[in-house]
Amino acid sequence: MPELPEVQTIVDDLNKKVKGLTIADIWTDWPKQFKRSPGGFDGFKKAVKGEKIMKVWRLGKNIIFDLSGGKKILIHQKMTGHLLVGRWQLKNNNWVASDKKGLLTEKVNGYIHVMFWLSNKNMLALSDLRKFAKVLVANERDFKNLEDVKNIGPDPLKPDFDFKKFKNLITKKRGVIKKVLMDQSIISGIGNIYADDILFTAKIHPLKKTESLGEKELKAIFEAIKKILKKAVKLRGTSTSDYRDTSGKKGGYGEVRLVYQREGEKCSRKCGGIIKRIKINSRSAHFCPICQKI
DNA sequence: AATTAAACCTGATCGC
DNA sequence: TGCGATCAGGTTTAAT
Repeated sequence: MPELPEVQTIVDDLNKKVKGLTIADIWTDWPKQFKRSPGGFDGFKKAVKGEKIMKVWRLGKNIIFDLSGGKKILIHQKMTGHLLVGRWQLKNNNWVASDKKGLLTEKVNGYIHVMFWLSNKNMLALSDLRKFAKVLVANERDFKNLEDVKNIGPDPLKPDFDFKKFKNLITKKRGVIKKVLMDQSIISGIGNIYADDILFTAKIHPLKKTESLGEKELKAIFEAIKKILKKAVKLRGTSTSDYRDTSGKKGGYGEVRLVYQREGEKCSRKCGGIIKRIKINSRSAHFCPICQKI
């Protein structure tokens, strides 16, 4: 599922592939995806048609398109959504990839519910099996006041995200460390996959309370966040589920992931531990019971 | 106010 | 083989 590294990969791709292009038209078979946009899908279409994509950037797990008229498109891919660039034809209300042998013919890339026609005849598609993704447009003033924008915490890969800042954020929020790490209003971009691998790297039990963390432990988590996220960006994300890059290609982090979805496997530190899975706030948490003591 | 559960969704998997 | 139940989980919304 798209977290910081996956969203960054998509954003980097889009700046190469669609920056400078104009949105010619838009299609959807799922207008509900636009319910956060003023006027729904019709309002969205009217607002962005004919606008040029000036720049694409990332805000937490959100993808932001800066448009020529000052408006901005915000896309959150949620769990199974991912943006693809290519060419398709509509047949019986289903999109068929023009390249019959390419990656875009794979099932996971075929759940297309939103399509943008671009000025160079390429297309931008949102494939989203479970239809959780969100698409909206906002003008400059409204954009700043969006909940998605207002409540987003600092980005852990920005150079100004230093240990002092991190310590401040974590210690002022009481609760279970894994939950706090995934709270987008505290730090943005970390989801379930990377939270598990970060805590394993830092040798911290996911249920540990933030108020019980010492300076050394906090430092270890801080370093692990930077290390794991940077590595995952380099490997273009994790594709254990539906995530793909804009070509439809899998990311490489899943192959080297440390604990996420490795229940029952031996701990990579060769400590003799077997990776355990528990539920924290009704989602899975994976950890090594030997390396990560409470 | 703060915490928790349900809702949004559907393909894959499991038990019978 | 097939059917129903369960699970996956980011975020919003409803309920406690």
